[in-house]
Amino acid sequence: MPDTPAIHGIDNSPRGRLLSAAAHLFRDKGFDRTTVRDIAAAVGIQSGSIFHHFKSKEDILFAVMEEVIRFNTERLRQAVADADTPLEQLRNLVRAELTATVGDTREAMVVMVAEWRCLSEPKQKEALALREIYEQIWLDVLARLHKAGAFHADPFIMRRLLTGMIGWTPNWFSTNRRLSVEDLADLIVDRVVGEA
Amino acid sequence: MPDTPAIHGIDNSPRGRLLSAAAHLFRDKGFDRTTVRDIAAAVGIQSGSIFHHFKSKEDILFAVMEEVIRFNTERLRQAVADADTPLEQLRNLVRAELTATVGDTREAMVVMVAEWRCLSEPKQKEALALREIYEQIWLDVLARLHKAGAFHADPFIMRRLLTGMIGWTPNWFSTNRRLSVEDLADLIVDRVVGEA
DNA sequence: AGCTACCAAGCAAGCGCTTGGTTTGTAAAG
DNA sequence: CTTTACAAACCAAGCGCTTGCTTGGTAGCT
Repeated sequence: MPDTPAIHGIDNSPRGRLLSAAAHLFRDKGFDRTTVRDIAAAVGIQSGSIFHHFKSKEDILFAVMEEVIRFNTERLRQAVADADTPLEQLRNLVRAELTATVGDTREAMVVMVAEWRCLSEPKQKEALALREIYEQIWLDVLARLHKAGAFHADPFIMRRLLTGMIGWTPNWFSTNRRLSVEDLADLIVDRVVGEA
Repeated sequence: MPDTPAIHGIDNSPRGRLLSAAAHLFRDKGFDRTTVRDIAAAVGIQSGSIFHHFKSKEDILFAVMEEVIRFNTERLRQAVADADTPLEQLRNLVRAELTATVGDTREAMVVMVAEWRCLSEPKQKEALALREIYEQIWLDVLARLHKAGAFHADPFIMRRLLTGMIGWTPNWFSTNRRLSVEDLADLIVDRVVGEA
């Protein structure tokens, strides 16, 4: 019964422990290369017992995504609420998404972008609806900045570039190094509002 | 015998046609969800016949990656050679990688980043050696720009941010739209050297 | 009594890959 | 111009294994 570190926003009920373990494995080996036997072993039960908590392997993946997106949407909301100016709101958003991506929900965030196509189409649509709420928070802040003249480019495209920059960080950024999340956030904000 | 559009840099020998079809399928469904029977059907042969050309399914994936990285490394070399100033070299690099990523080698490029972990560790190391040559071209140009004072941030980190921005484009950029590859390249270059 | 959480066993389907043999294209030998 | 030789390209069949998931039953808590 080896246990995996929990993911922020997921409780430690039997179901929650399964989700954390699954997120960890999905991130390490990918959804397809992770067997239900792997997940079961990670929490110390038999493989068949998993289907008492989830009706399919795909449902586990979906649950991981749903939990992480709900949790981080709330985090974005707080980030915006905690700032006064649009520029500070952007800085807080970048920090929040960075924290989600390389910090406390790292595994689940990576899984969400990497294993998206492993969901059936109906589930993809469900997840997409949640993502759109998340994205709208970004777009609102960027539109406000754009209107204020902080940058010239299309806010939609700017968000795409930001998604790319932040989404790639798990592949290179390391906590316990000289570059902090805050410094990196400032660096990324500068890519949006000028100052090379 | 449905045939898939060829990928730039891959000939149309039996082996080459197999590679193009595989890249297409890997990109659509992922490596694990693509069966050798799928690949065989795409070029109109029996599944067992594949192993006359490749000794394993993994070898097909590796061959796709090797071909695309070799082809695009040469493209980067040309991009640098075709420009006079470091700034124009950077612009050409961004254009080249964008063309590779959303243009003529799109499928194979997406596969390379998405299915990396499907390679065994020895094959990963082999591929990594090729990638490092590719990356060095970028780092040289960025270091030159940095020395010239075109931007303040660490060139290594700047490359990571660029990798993210460009690597994410397949998820949203569409040819035959108002935004051209050249315009997007300029926009990305501005993220490096200032001018918001 | 009834619920949640689990086990032990195994089934049907799909997978990568092997095997032994047949076709097809090419080119030197008669 | 035909014959022989040979390799590359492919087929038909199927083996052995792993996979997601099912089934029927049990333990323990309330």
